Amino acid sequence: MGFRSMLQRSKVRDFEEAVLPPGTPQASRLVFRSLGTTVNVARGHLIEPLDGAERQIIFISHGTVKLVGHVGADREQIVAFAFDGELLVLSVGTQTPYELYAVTDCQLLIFSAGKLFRAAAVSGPAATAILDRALLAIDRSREKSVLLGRKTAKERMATFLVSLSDRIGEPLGETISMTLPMSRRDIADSLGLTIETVSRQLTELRECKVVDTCGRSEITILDVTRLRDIAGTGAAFGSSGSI
Amino acid sequence: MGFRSMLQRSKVRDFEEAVLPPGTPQASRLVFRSLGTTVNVARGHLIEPLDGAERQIIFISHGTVKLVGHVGADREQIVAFAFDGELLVLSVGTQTPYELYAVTDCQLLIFSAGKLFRAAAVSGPAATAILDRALLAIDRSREKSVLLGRKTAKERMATFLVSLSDRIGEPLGETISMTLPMSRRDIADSLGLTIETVSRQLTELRECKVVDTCGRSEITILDVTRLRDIAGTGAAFGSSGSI
DNA sequence: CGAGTATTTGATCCTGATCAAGAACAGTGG
DNA sequence: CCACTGTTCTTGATCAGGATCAAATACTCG
Repeated sequence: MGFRSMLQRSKVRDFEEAVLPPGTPQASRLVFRSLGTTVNVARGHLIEPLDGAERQIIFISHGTVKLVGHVGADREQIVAFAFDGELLVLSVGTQTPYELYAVTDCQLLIFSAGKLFRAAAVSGPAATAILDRALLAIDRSREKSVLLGRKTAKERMATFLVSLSDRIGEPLGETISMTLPMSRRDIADSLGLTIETVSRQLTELRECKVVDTCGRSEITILDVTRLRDIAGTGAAFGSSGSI
Repeated sequence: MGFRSMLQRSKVRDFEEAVLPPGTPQASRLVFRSLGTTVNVARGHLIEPLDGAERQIIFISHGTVKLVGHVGADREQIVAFAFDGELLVLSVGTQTPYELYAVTDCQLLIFSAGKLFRAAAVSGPAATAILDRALLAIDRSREKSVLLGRKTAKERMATFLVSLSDRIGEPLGETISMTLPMSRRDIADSLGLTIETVSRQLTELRECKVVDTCGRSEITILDVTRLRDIAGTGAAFGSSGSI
């Protein structure tokens, strides 16, 4: 089936290579290998936490996952996407219930957070590497709060595209191309908007030649500078315009 | 002045007591003591990162601080509050610029994140304790994303009060009282609303006898269950009503 | 008690949600 | 390779929650 062939077609990331610092001793590597559980999940499926009530750390060997928070029955908010080679923290028993879903077919490596930390603590640099990832997750989540709390629909869309291009884009000269792994609904659920608004914003960006799309999931950023300006990220004095 | 007397009036938390696990060896404790820089800041003032471009971990010995993210010149979003005894991660050089402000007069203990982790890595349990705090920060930040992305003004206000009561409330029988350390503007900037909307929501909650206020900053939660229901937190089937 | 700021309340406006078709796409089987 | 079908996406019309603008009121602190 398509699932297996896809996994073979493109690269599967290696946890040790992607996360552990180069000097990690062989003994620690073996410990990490023994702690992680490899899981394959087909797109659209829920990823169940391994055992009972414990925080887990999930390494994405291949594919894209989304972490979804729920408000009541029908409203949902995607709290994080994670792509190939990234780590994701999955807490259980939090105030709002969260669920992890496979956005594309994917291969994961699941750890108990406690065990992983105890193993990492043995080798200082490994602990620091994992902590650093955790702090990166905090930064990303805070960016998201700013986006959700204070940005307009247009700014959200632009911010999303800029951030995605940093994570999964393929530079092609002045432009950046990427294949969106997620649907419009996923984008909307991530940006706190509706699919209709996402669609409209994308249309407007296409009309002002900032991006170009081909089919549902191919997108090319034509004017990176302009898109960053719209995203309202960083530079208070945009590169296109004042001074 | 009022500053000093306030510090004396109520308790100042101890980093070792609040963060480090009980069994932490004396040698490690001494290392931590040598790493932290104590700083006093008067309310309203900006808290400057200590040295140059490095991530810092800040322990709040006493008082309340807010971490503010900016979009353009005039829009701001409070990404986190931190109260007595809590830890806060301050990243520098992120996409959006963040600033840390003292909401009340406060006393802080500032660490370089790198140095703190390296010290913590020596004693496994200490590393785990700090990592645990980092994961808690991720959980809080994700809750905030759900709130900002999908909750209504009323739900946000209720969620805010519930969360605050968990962190700084004083239970009095069936009710919970607290002194809000922050202004309406701060609440609005934290909830992604305007001060007017915050004020109106508070008025409505007062009118339906869910809370009671006295002056600007004294607030009592009269009906905790009801408030949690409104917050839309957890229980899909609220305790007041269906089954 | 008075001055200045913070908060509340009221009236109107606007962005993005909702409701409703219609068009484009992907996957299937002939 | 193409027609068929169900889904996803786009576009249009209307609606509503919260923002904005404007003023009155209540605190706090000297």
